[in-house]
Amino acid sequence: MDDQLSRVFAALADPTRRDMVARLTEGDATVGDLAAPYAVSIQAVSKHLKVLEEAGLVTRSRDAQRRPVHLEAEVFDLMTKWIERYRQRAEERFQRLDEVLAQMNDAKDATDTTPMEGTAS
Amino acid sequence: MDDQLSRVFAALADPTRRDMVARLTEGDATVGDLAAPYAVSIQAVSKHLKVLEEAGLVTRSRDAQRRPVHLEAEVFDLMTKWIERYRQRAEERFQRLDEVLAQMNDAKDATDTTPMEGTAS
DNA sequence: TTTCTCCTCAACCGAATGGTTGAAAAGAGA
DNA sequence: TCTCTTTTCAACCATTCGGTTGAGGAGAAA
Repeated sequence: MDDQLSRVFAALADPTRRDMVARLTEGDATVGDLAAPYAVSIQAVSKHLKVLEEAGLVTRSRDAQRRPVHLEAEVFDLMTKWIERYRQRAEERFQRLDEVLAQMNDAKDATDTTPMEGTAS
Repeated sequence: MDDQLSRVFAALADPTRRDMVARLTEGDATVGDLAAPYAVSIQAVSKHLKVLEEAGLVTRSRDAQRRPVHLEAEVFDLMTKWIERYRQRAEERFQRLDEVLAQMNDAKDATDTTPMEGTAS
């Protein structure tokens, strides 16, 4: 796992980390704040934050001993771009498939009016 | 990792699997077809496909010994929904922050015309 | 039936992941 | 200074992950 897109997807594959991101949309928070709702040690939360930081999803500043965590929403665009690109491609293909099926139906309708006896499957 | 959203993110965290998904937008393919471009064993590719299947990203049918793989693009919506929900929230917050900053600026501009001496921070 | 092709299952391996506990760095405050 | 709070670092552990090789199942084809 070397590229950023992989790191972002991997970071969000964990429910705890997704919840942290969700909560950070409401505003910056300290490690302690973020850790409070979870039944894990603060060290574990610190590790999760490191993963989010390495993915570029959050940044941390400094306030005395505290390390406020800030969400970097721009990284979401990376994912959205990837997803939309291929979703679009897939949908275009379905579109073409629909057209082919429609054409096949038209052709069938046309022959239905002048059925070729003895050649039906 | 139990919920589908986690499985989808985890599945796409691997570059090889993302590439497979990308190629499947061009049309269904067999395991052998999919494996061809990669420098790994076919068994490894088979494992990747299992991960994609368990995430609901692909389905497999049957054609003699072959197992054609088909992309299920609807699952993309799961991710897009999650991402857009929180991106929107984050953007709304930035919006509010911008407004607050603008207001502060307005207030500052107003007081600048009638400066309050001795009370400046 | 025997053989060949396509694919999966099973067992194994090294590296990474998500958790723990204990120690310590960095500051604020007594 | 000593203490308290916040956070990270280090070492460890169990589990998962991505890969391997070897065996075998399911069909087509000889």
